[in-house]
Amino acid sequence: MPPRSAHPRSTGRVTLADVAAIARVSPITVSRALRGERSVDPELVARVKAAADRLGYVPDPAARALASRHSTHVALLVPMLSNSLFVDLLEAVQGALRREGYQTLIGVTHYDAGEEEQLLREQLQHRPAGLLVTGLEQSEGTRALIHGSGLPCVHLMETSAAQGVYSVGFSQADAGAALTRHLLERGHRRIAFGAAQLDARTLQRLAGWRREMQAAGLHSPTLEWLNPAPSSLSLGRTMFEQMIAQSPPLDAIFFCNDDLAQGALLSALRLGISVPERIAIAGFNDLTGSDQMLPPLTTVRTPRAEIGAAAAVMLLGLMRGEVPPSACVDLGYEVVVRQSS
Amino acid sequence: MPPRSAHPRSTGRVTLADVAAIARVSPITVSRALRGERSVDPELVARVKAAADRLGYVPDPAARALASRHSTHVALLVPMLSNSLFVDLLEAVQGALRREGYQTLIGVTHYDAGEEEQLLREQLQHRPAGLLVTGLEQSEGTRALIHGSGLPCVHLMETSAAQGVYSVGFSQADAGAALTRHLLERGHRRIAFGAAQLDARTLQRLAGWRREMQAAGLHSPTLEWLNPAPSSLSLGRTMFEQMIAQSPPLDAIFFCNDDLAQGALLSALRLGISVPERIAIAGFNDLTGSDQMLPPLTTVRTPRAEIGAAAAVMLLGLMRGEVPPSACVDLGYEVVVRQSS
DNA sequence: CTGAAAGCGCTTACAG
DNA sequence: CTGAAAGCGCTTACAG
Repeated sequence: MPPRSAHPRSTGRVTLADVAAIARVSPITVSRALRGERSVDPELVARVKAAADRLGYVPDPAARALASRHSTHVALLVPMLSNSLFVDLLEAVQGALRREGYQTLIGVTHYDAGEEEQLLREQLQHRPAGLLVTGLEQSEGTRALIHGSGLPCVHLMETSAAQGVYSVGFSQADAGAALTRHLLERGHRRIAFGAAQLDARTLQRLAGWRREMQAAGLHSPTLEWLNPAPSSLSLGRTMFEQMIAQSPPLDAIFFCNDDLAQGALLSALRLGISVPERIAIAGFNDLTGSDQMLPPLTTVRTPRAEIGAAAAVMLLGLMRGEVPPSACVDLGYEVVVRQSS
Repeated sequence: MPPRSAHPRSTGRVTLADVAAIARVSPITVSRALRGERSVDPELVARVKAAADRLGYVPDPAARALASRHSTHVALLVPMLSNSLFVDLLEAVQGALRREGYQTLIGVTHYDAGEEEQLLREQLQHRPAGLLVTGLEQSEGTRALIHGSGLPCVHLMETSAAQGVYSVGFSQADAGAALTRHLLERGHRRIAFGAAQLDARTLQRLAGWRREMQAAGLHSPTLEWLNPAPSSLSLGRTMFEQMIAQSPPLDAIFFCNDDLAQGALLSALRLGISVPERIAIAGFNDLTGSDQMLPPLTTVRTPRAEIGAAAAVMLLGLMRGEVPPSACVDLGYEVVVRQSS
């Protein structure tokens, strides 16, 4: 079969015009029918869809983006994929968006506000139809870019009651407080907070821990072990080795992320320190392997897959111009008590 | 400042035409100058670049894609991000491509050939400028899509000597053989191979193990423990519990991936089975945490970040129409002997 | 080495 | 509810 068109620059692609010719309507009607604009005669819609199916027509994203000023891309900004939390988030987002014909543009910020801004700038050049951003704390520049773009934007992992801000997540502070209460109920008094990275969400968990410790009259600044280095198993080991030597001795450690807690657990095994008898250990996020540790790790299960999916659904609605039922969706968390506490 | 143009549909964006007006040349000359086409007077190039800088001009990817038939996207297909191996690969690819102005379109296939094909089909609609595909084994349909697209394509993680195939990786079979030799040299005889997922690369490692075991006259089908379920710590535990009960007893287990081996190590700890005295354990890929295990895990370090970066560089060259110095880049591997063997 | 014209494949904005 | 015209912002292909 020869190409449908003899134009020298024809790409061989099936175009709107081809569909229009078959359906015997104008190209613009095809465009409207296929995009589901109402105000097209249902009979024509059917004719157009049949023609499109027959020809295997697929809209050209570039042409669509150029004409409409919006691509079928959605920009997603996450801090770090080495934390599997964000892999789960990403997969859920990507799955939900893909079903609706959107491609996810992934930017990994490495917890760097400047890099986040630069990535967003680059992503905006592709004229995404919407934005998905981890957390609520952005640089001035990033905020200006988001606002200036006029694009719908949903924030992930935290919740915000602020006007005009869309968010899907849970209260990191409350989750931190809940785990702390669990440790207090177990009878632990000297409960340290071990944190790395020190990003916004970690600091909120810290605030939750502080709140409960102060309420119990047990807070002391010497119980706060804050390390700005990236979170990892080996950092957990290092921190544990320092913390276990503290005097008076600690009863328990609440690590801000499971990888630190896993490293601590392995270190305790190595040093012959019994957990939870000598010291209790708890983590956060319920990452892979935490249930396999020795002893299995007490932690907080966070619904990142659900957050990703719900945020994608909310964004999809916003991109269609709908008003979401709620601008702030709280998906909660769950304290998972295992043997390490 | 008012918008530069009174056109009702102007986007407010700085365009080629704006730069051309300032530089006092035609738009097509601006296009050529900025894309680095030679056959533009160096003096004009300088004038154009100065004008572009002054205006903060950024080319519109959609317009460029529509006119040129190629976007600034590169499609990347990986099996699974829950294996941190592919996160490392992805980050390296994305970093290298981003520096040259390309956006990475990530498709996660979940080790499913049908999903891989569907993802590629969707990605091709965005007219990527190049393709990066994990492994050499694709479905007929995927191969047809790759070939039919006419796009440059580089395969990752494995090496192929086939004509017209570009690949960056290492010999999975040789790496499997090397680790097996190490275990043999340690004096182990009954060395089992424990595998999950059973993807192409795992089976190549299996082949390497088999080769060495047969050469040593020690191979037996009963030493092959092959489980098609996804690789994970908990599966490693389950497999280990079965394998340790085998009789006559095993001397060593070579797991096809570190997560299985980590699960096995934790299981051994739980059961009070001493490693490597009672049984040696080795893994593959040197994933996060393997050096923190008890005992630290013997494994094979694989250069995935280097593979990602080198593949991106090769693809960048191919997209410029260059012929790469070598169509097949072997980046090797390294047996990392720790205490578990 | 440079440019005027045409075109990539859609959608917007305006009519009717 | 439907369409003819114009335009999105680039690059290709053809001249000179």
